[in-house]
Amino acid sequence: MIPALTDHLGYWLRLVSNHVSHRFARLLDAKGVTVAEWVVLRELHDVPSLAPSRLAERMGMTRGAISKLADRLIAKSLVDRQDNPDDGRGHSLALTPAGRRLVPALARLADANDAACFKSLTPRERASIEAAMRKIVAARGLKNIPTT
Amino acid sequence: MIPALTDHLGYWLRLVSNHVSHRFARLLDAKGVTVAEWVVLRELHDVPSLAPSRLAERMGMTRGAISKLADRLIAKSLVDRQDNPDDGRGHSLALTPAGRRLVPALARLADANDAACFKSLTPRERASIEAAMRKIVAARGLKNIPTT
DNA sequence: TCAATATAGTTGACAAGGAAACTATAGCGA
DNA sequence: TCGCTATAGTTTCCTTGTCAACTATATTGA
Repeated sequence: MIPALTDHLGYWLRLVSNHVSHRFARLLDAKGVTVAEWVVLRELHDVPSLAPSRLAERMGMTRGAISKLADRLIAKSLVDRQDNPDDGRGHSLALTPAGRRLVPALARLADANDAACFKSLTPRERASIEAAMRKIVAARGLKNIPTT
Repeated sequence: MIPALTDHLGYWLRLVSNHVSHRFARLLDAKGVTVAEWVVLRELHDVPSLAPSRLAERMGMTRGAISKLADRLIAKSLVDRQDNPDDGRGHSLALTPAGRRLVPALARLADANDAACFKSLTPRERASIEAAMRKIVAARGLKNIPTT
């Protein structure tokens, strides 16, 4: 007997995770930003600047993808790219003032999306799911995984 | 204060879900099949045939995507497309014998992937996560959600 | 009956990421 | 010191999805 798609926990995780991400993408769209762009803005918010390679590691994306993502954010004047004076190869990425100003509103959307998507779960359930996910992340040695 | 990315349950779900899907994709790659193609094969396995539109609904993809996905599966001789004799607009998709023969091996990969990814959880934990995901699916009226 | 509309499927333009090749610079070691 | 190798970033090509326009066929109702 062939197992059903729904027999796999991965199926349910993917179903819900994709829903949450798509819903968030629609919210962000009103601000003219994608999910990947939000993640970059959030990562850059707490640091003075970050090298594209470091960002790629943190986000689990290739350097090529980060290069293009940075291009798009620069085109939107949300991020600034500078040469690294200490290393002729390196760049550094940082928020522009406009990028920084945008972050709080995006964070509110992230909060709202999470709350709406998981409101049918009790706080206990939410906590135990987070704990389980963290356990998997630890057990499988995940750092960060591609968005796609 | 701006919430961290990790403050959202959606973040953890996405991290784990993407890892599980990517790992599965790598396993399937050895059989020359993508995750989306596996889903089509599995959907077609239990029915005599299915219209592309119905498949699009079940998989949460657009008709355009299904059209191209079917093209690829037909090129691999895993799926067959026929005109619907009752409706000049409609087609029907069905597994070829080769497609049907491939399914059990792919199903074993799906089982193995799920087992490996979630082995750090107890059966109780796995069951409660599935229940929580089903609750969200019900509460939010999800049918099926885009893969991407 | 037949025009208006709805549905099935395909196609083309575009988006966004991965892989690998490529350029430039750093840094190590004989 | 100089050549080898490693690292930083960019770019090109490929994949796979969406969206919207398009063709063809069905269906509906005045």
